[in-house]
Amino acid sequence: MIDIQLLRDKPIEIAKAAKSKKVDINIDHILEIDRKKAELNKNLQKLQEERNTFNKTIKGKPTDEQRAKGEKLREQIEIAEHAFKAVSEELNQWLSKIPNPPKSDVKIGKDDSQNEVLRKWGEPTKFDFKTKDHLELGEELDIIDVKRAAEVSGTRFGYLKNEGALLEFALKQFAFETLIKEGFIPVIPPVIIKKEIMNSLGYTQMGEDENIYEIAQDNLYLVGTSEQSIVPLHMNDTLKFEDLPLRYVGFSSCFRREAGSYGKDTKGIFRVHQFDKVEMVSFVAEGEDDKEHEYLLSIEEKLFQSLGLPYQVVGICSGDLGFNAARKYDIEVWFPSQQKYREVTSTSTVTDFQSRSLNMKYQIGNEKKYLQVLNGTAFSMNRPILAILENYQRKDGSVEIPKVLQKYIGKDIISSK
RNA sequence: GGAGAGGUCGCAUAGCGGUCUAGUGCGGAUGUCUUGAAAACAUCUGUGGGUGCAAGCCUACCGCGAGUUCGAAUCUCGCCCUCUCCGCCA
Repeated sequence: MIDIQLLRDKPIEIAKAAKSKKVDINIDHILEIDRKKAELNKNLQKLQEERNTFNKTIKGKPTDEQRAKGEKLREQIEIAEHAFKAVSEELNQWLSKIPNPPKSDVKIGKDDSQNEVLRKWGEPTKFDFKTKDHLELGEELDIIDVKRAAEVSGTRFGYLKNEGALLEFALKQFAFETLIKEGFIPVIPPVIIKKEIMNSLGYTQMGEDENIYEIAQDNLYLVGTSEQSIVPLHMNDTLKFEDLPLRYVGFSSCFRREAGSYGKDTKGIFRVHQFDKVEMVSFVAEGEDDKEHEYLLSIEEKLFQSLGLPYQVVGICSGDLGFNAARKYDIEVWFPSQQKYREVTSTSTVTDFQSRSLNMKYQIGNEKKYLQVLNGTAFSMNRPILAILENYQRKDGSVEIPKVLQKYIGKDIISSK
């Protein structure tokens, strides 16, 4: 949720920021509603004061006259209350449609074609033989099965088997060990959350709710990404300034309907409805989130460097930013079969946008302020596994396991059974 | 799934239609006393909104939302959550 005070102070800037995210808002209309709300509030309070004062004059049984006056006051208050509530609700509806403004260093752009490559690491892997894509490799090595998954669950599902399953656990373990050393608190969060929480997080605006699986019977949602249940771990909390930054590393399954992505990445298990994720979430003090954002990005880079996978870092432009993000960096890893860099991680600062609706604060001295919240992917499964298969494949169809993962799997080569 | 109990100002508790402007204890802050500390004593100690230069004043909030009433923490209904017992189950 946007800060209403910010909207009052800098209406033009906020409108411009929203526009850069392709959201049109009628600021004048919203400010008008805001003024109306204040007015109705004053009126309501005056009536309430009158009632309170009047009620104090009654001792014991009221006379008919007093009863009549009280009743009249009640009716007036009821009317004033309804008017006030209606306007408040209207205001909230408008406010909930205003996206988090991009940070000033975010490039203005209309869509992902205007994202910016900030740097590259490594060189695209070269082969002196005809390479295979992740699905061919996966099927030949008996570590990926999409055919049976399609029969059991439908399209965009997959089985990871044998070393495929072990690779996931290896990546998870490697990420956890790395991040725990950095002071992150390990956590396994719920994957089902209440609708109201999802709304507060700002994931249901801008049509993003099409991608959410709903459990209608119980009014619940399946999480689309791990931070959706990690961030609310501190809802309604006031943390101590001394305890910041507070960092978590979580592991959970994520679920996405992938509506609107028909025909995109249909081969194999690059884009699936269900996947596991190791995710980082940071809570930091005001003014610290820029530094923290770079820190999370540096960890992501370190992880992919350890795997020896060539990648590029991409700065996401305003038009491609999500509703709640103020800045976002992606890491894209080289996929030889596609001759392209493809997204494997994403880190965002959502500033205080979620803290306001989830009431997450920290206390410094006597002052309470909203927490700045950031998230970043460590490993979002399947994709790093697929990148390893493709980049580490050998002429005979076997796949070398990256050095840092070998100890978790107990071998250095995946070969056909 | 069935039966029951309960959610009160950081924590613990009182309150069961007007005296609640929510009491008390603990914790916390400040001050007095003291060389310093402890103890004792005194004062203060929730959140949002409005108004004011400020002290303050007003208003809402007793899990959330509706309702009854001149008047609701207190009564009624719905929802959420916690606990106990039974059943089922990893």
